[in-house]
Amino acid sequence: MPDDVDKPSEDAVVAWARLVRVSQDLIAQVEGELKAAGFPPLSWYDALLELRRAGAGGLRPFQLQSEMLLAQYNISRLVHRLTVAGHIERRPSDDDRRGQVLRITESGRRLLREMWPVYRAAIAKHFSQKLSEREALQLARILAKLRKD
Amino acid sequence: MPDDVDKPSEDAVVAWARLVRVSQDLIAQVEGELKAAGFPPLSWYDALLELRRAGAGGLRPFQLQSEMLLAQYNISRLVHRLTVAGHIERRPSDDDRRGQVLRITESGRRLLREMWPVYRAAIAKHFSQKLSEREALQLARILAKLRKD
DNA sequence: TCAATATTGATGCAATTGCATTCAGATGCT
DNA sequence: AGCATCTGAATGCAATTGCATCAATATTGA
Repeated sequence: MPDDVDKPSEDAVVAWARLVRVSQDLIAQVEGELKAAGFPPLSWYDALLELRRAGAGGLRPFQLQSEMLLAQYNISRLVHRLTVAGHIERRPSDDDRRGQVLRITESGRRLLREMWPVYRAAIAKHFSQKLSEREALQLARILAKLRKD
Repeated sequence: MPDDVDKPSEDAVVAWARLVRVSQDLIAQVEGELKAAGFPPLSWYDALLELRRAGAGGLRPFQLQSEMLLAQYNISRLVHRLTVAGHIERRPSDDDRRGQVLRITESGRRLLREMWPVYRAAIAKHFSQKLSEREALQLARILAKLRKD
């Protein structure tokens, strides 16, 4: 092992700095468009999307956590808010009495449908219109390599 | 103009979703390493770095804001914390009596020096070691295209 | 078996952030 | 000059997040 494994190249540091700045700014801009349209935060959309994907079986909170890569307490609170808002329902889990099973409600599905056109337009405006198709694919490929193992 | 300018391609949506998840997770991991080493958040590092770059002239808060792409009130509070911690000093601006000029102190410079080895190692571990040099360059180039105009 | 350990999920409290507003001073317009 | 408007910065209050911890159940292993 080389003795400078912990020293990223100059170029890598530039890429890192840019990733931090640009990604945070883009996310803030897209979130801003959703908020301006009267919608809840992206995290609500993400969670509901995962639950819609999960289908009838629903998801346990800890599964949602590993999908969304949020801290446990943030999932706990997000789930609480979504439940209060009526977008998901929680039932006790059959096979683990500590746990619950979360399922999206019709209200949650409706929210996804309503948010999507606004979200999609925001992604286009702030993200995809600035890239070629080829660049989008390159970016996706590189980000996949960066994903937590 | 095509009538679907607001509809990103499938691939673009995948790239977007990955950008949101991966960048937020990476940043959290790197921040976590800094915190674990007893250091303040990345925003402190970023601000101090900008101020060190700015040199003897210092920066006005609104300049720092446009560099860091943070909300005005967040800059105001970050500046306050950095001042209390002794890492920067604020002087009234000569040419605009509403404003201040911020300059990094020796304590701030020391913090940058101390944080860098830890920060650098975290960037290596979570970011640059997962990419080739070529990929880091590609990423930097693509992110530059996404930057706010 | 049953004690030690690990996992699931919630929560009190402190710190941070978002939002709206405020204040002071600069700038523009007539 | 005088008034309207804009810009730079701070802040009260509410919402969110982070941290530490807790309670309940599951799992492991001697």
